[in-house]
Amino acid sequence: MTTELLTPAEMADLVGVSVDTLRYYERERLISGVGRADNGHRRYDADDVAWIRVLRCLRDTGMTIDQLRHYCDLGEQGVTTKPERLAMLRDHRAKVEARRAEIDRALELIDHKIDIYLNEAAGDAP
Amino acid sequence: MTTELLTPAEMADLVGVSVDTLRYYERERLISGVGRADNGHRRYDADDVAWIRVLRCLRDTGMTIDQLRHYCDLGEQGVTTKPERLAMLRDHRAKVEARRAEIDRALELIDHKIDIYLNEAAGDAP
DNA sequence: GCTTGACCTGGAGTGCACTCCAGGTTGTTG
DNA sequence: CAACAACCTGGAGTGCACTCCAGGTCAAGC
Repeated sequence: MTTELLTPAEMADLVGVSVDTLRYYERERLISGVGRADNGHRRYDADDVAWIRVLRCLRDTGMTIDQLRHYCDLGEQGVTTKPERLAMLRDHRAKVEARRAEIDRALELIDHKIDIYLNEAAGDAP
Repeated sequence: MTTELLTPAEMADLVGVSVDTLRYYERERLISGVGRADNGHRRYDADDVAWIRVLRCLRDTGMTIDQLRHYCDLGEQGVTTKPERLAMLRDHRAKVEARRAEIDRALELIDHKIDIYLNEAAGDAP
């Protein structure tokens, strides 16, 4: 079976980025080995979808293009780089968790600020 | 009492931004009414510290400079704009919470990816 | 009295991650 | 067969939030 190859537009739609961004990622070597139809147009397979989803997840949580490129380069270099890739993921995970803690603190401050507005409305001080 | 006025460098240090950023915020009207020493140098008071902390909290959680300026403009316009300011905070709060949810989902995916690395190491499939 | 460092102003420059454009090919549709 | 949409490439442009710079003032220390 031909397992559902996607056009650029379909992929863009599916993962929530623009077609331009998809091409940009490829230029930056964050995506490689994308297949082509007879007419030279890109065709993405299930593996591409899975990887681009991970890629977006990492990008969305602040991993830079440079870091992602490094991660990809390691992947290309084969199995011996697994420990380093794992380390990158763990390192990033720690950053994301720190970020979440920051967000939790921010939410508290925002709630506090909202409370002040509500209390002012009740007492109506100058 | 003179209640501890801070120099730009001290303020920058305290809230974790650069002196340049502090001036940039002032140019963008995100900070106003900053006092001056006799020599024309800025002197920040406790209110400034409190506001800049809130400002940083909002910026750190993705509120744009434009939005912050609007929020400040509303503040300058007086008490009648309180409902709108409150609405802005609530709106932002919702976005931050959505962001946290996104981060939680990302953490799950990253953990899943890490698990795959660990399991591959155990079984060592091609 | 001269250097040093923190500050001042207005304006220019930077880095990142896209995003858009020109100029061209292909393939379907009325 | 004309027009339209979706794709291709290489390269230029954009927006945001800073960040840096030139040229100058002022106070304290050596």
